[in-house]
Amino acid sequence: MTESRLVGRLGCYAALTDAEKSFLGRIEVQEKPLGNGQTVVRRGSNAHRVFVLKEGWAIIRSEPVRGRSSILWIHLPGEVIGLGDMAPSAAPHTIHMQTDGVVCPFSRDSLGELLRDLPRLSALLVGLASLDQIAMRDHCAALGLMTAEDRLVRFLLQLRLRLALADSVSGDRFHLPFNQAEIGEAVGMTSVYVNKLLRKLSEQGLIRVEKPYMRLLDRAGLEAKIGFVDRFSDLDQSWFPNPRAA
Amino acid sequence: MTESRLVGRLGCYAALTDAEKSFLGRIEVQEKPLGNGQTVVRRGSNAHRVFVLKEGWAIIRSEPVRGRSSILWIHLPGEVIGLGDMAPSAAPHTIHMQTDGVVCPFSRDSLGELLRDLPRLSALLVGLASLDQIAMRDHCAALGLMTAEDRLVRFLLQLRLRLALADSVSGDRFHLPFNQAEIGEAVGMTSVYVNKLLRKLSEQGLIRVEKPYMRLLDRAGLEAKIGFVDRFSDLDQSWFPNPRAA
DNA sequence: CGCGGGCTTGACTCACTTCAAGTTGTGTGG
DNA sequence: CCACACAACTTGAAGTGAGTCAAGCCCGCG
Repeated sequence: MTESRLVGRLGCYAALTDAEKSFLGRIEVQEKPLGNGQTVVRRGSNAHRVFVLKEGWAIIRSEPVRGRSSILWIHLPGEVIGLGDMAPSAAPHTIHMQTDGVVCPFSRDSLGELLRDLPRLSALLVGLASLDQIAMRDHCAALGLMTAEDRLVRFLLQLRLRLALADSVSGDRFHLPFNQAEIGEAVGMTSVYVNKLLRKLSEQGLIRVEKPYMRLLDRAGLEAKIGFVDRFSDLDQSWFPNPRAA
Repeated sequence: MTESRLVGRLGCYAALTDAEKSFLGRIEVQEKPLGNGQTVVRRGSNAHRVFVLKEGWAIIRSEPVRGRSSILWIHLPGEVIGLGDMAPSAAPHTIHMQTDGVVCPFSRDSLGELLRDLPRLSALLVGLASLDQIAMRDHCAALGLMTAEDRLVRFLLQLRLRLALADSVSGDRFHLPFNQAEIGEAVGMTSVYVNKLLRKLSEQGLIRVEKPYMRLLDRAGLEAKIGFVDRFSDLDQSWFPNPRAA
């Protein structure tokens, strides 16, 4: 059996013990294929299950306000869906597949076991949740302060970075399974304006749209333009507890 | 010695064991008074310390973009500062005191011990961090979708709710230690517009400004107007591990 | 071949910003 | 007790970034 993306991703940060690998294996046993657009979690439903997103992309979308909603978070393959939403008994947001994919549902009780038995792996997941939290804060700052154009550029750079860290991309061309209306939902503007800005950036030679891909022709320039900072690579583990002996 | 606000707050959710109380007591031993405006954490500094905010309010502010910055989070007394920012080795944001107060610094290593020795308390803190995450998502949705007026109302309702949950407020009047420019930073608009909207809401009899307090004259009406949802009260503990025997 | 979703483009509108000029309140030193 | 400095608040007028509306285009697909 090939190693799961989740194990691969966590393994980047620390050499996992057998007990830790075994736990991760157990939560990925049940596979459930889902098609593009299908619901993973419905808002208000009982949140006793969490998911590993084994294949495909998933998105968290807000409730609509005056007919529009926004994309609050994008889950990439190999991530755990619902880590940040598991506190309430009712799911706070609806989560849909954005592409075809496979999810592995497991019970939230497993997370209790995780905290009880595998403190080091718990710390790793807490750390990753913290990085997501920081990313959300950056997004809030972007929505409050940046122009639409800079927000759009930030969105592209951030997505490329996350894909690169997940090893799904190496150069400056990456998969972007969103239409312009959805990009607008993710960066807080209308599809009409997304179109005008994508066009403008293309004319300036900064990007190239190669549906369903996106190519950044001058990534360093774009990063400098908006003061982009990589928030995902710095995960300090010095405070983690030692993995418990088997 | 009177019970700390942190213990009181966590105790609302679960009866704490002696070992858990003892841990919380240990991280609150060192007290450091700080005046309004003083820095708790400087962006980029080594993030090996975390803080309990024993008294006073603290705010996380973004880096300025084109001369403006925004307030990303408000910490109320009894909260842990830095739980969401502890993953990176360098502090991602600057945190200042917004009022006079007292913080209790402790080493991040203590969190490692916490995860190793007190799984149930760890789960509780993970749950609270998850609620904060959900609040950030809501804030993003608000910034992307709501009008300035609705964002302002949401800000007031949210703050009142959090103060009420912390037992610092019972009715519809609460402490608001922000000037109009700072309110603007928190809700993503200029101080000029904050002023016009506060004035408008006052004329409509919805709020009353009683510096440094704010009174909501028709909370139910305001909540209905913006579809306000309490995201802080629902914390499911069914999946928590049992506290370890002493 | 025709339907429909997604993209493109221009004209118009408006929520919010910017700029600028007060007013009010308040702490402080003389 | 006054004066005067200074920050916060207030108000109006003018400007603009982005939204809205509407029409047309492209193109894959049944």
